[in-house]
Amino acid sequence: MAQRKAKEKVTIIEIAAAAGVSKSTVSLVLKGSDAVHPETRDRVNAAIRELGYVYNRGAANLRQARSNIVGMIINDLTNPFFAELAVGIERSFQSAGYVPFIANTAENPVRQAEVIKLMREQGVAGLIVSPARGTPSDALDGLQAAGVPVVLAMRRLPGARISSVVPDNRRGARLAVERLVELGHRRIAFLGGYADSVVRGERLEGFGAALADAGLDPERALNIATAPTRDGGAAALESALTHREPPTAALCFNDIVAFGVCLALRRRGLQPGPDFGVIGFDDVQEAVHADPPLTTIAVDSMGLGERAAQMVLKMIEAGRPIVEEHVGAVHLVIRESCGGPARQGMEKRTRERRA
Amino acid sequence: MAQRKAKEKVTIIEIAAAAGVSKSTVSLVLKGSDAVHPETRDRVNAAIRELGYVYNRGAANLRQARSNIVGMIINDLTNPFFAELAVGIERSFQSAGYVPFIANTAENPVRQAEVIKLMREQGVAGLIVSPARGTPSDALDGLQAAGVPVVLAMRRLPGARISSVVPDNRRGARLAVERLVELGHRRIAFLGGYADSVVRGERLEGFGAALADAGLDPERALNIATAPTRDGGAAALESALTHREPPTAALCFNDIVAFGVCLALRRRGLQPGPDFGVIGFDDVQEAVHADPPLTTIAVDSMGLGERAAQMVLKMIEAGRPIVEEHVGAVHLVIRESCGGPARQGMEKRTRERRA
DNA sequence: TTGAAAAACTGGAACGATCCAAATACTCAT
DNA sequence: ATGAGTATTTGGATCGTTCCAGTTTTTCAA
Repeated sequence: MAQRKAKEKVTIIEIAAAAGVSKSTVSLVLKGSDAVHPETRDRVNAAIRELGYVYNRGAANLRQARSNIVGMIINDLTNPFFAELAVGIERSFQSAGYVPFIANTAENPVRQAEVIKLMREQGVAGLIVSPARGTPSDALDGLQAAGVPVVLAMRRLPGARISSVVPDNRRGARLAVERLVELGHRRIAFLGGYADSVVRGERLEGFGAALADAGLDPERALNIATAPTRDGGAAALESALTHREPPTAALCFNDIVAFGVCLALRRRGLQPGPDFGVIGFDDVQEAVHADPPLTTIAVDSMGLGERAAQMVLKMIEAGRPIVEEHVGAVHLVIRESCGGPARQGMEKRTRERRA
Repeated sequence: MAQRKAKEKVTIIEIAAAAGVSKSTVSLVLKGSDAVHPETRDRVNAAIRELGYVYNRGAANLRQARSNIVGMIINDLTNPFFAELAVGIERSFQSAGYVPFIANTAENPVRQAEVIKLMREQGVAGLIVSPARGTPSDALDGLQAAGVPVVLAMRRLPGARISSVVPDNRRGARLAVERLVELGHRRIAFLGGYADSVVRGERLEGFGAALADAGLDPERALNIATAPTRDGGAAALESALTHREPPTAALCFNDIVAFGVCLALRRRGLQPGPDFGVIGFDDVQEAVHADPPLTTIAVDSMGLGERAAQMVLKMIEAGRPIVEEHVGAVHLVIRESCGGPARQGMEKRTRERRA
């Protein structure tokens, strides 16, 4: 392996010289054309190995308009829920021969704008965005107008005509409420999450509709917005219990909030489940290991990620924007945090990955 | 905003024409040179905005040997511990004007090799790798030889002459053992983690040394390797307790294993802390919210990430490889899982992010 | 053997920026 | 007004690949 120590890069011209062919032939070999004689191909490949040649994708992209890199912009990689989304996306792109690059915005729209600009400058063939909170609805118009396929994942952007892949938030909330009602709860609260969040809006809608269908008055149901954190959850519960007609159960904005609610309950000597029904949303990995294991709405973030990638791929293939909305199925995973017997069969769905 | 609907891209030549200057001048403006007259600059910028010009970094990189993209290759983004590392790295690079791209290998060395190749083809200016389990020690030699700055994060590669940023695994294990001994434990086990893992080897070394210093025989201490998962932890504990001289406390390979150990303890009616001392390693976000809150060794993964980025930056700047090893400080965070009073002051260090 | 078709190869001209040396336009003291 | 000195601007050449329109070589039926 005659590796050069220095940094002067080897180009196809040198490969061509070494193999005694023209650079055009080397190029042909590189892209696996069958118009080149097998023997020549071998000779070229040998030279490539010999000289430690590294393909320069930048130069290639310059000539051919298309590129094989796609971007994914994630609002919070630190949150396992979104990390899973990213992994699902990555997997699909990879098997399609694209190189996915991930960037994190940390929920910062300014940072997000920078990252989008950067991705464009790199010439991405497509982009999946899980938008940061507070993203203006025209944040992606430039891309869209330039013909770059974009799809939103997890969070819709109200007012933007962009494809999206999101879980069925309304139906999820409905499933949760139905379960709670089935268990005999009449005073059900909706706890946690920022009031201006689109996702929260959707979940709240399903919540209200289900309540109404059960003959309960959505207007009278407690609805407390807080930060979507454990602390926020705990605060929401405290606040809920001081109400004149305190709830006996709650649908939480997400699992993290639900953990906070459980924590606060236990601090008051109440047992989540028997004493107060708690249902989360998302089914993060932690949910199954929590104490008590959390009953929640599973959304299959990895599957949604794969779906989003497929949509981008389709648009790249078609060469034109396609606006469509995919709403991912959700289902109720019954564990122990909302009382009632844990249904046996369902528990199969729990996951322990991280091998 | 006269945005074009079509995809024909605008180049500096067209900007030049629109602004009535040469392409060279546009280039100067683009890179913020002060050799151009302010008035001209404004005219050019106006044209740029007008025509919706997008800088083509690929073309630029072709001409100027250097690129502003750096790569980070992470073994498991789904694991919050590594996700934090990634975020720390990203932050440092960003503020230095580099564009960090993240790729996930899912602990798969084959996938890792592909990703490395891809990154090279993109012409990364530097690379941070948190290697997948089973990475051959020569996996990065090609890069290194080509003069691309590389630093390893979190996991060393035995036998490779590459800079690395890792936590002080030995000292962490020692701190844990010392605490356990201080609490009166004499039979202490080391539980979980794959036997062939480098990290485990280091932690085990510290464990053994501390034991010896305390006058205990490391040879007699139970050392059980399992998968670094909750299930693995639970299995390790079960196995440990069936031993003829069962331990009264354990240092776990990492927090996840520790969670499994706690789970198994409770299943047997034992209380982690009073009945059996459990110490974890890493201090993942979950640790503080676990039941009971986990005593563990904090490693500051985000800080290590920042440090790794700085090292790469330094090498880029210097234009030559620098091999150095940074061992990050660790400290013991005392909570409730190993008995004894929770020291008050320490608890300050707990974190709740995810705003 | 010959010539037409097929197979294998090749030499520029792009692609969109940067860099450099040199040209041109100003300024201002004389 | 003049020339030196400074401030701006500019036209190729260039980076490493792909594409195109051939050219050369091979194959093989007549």
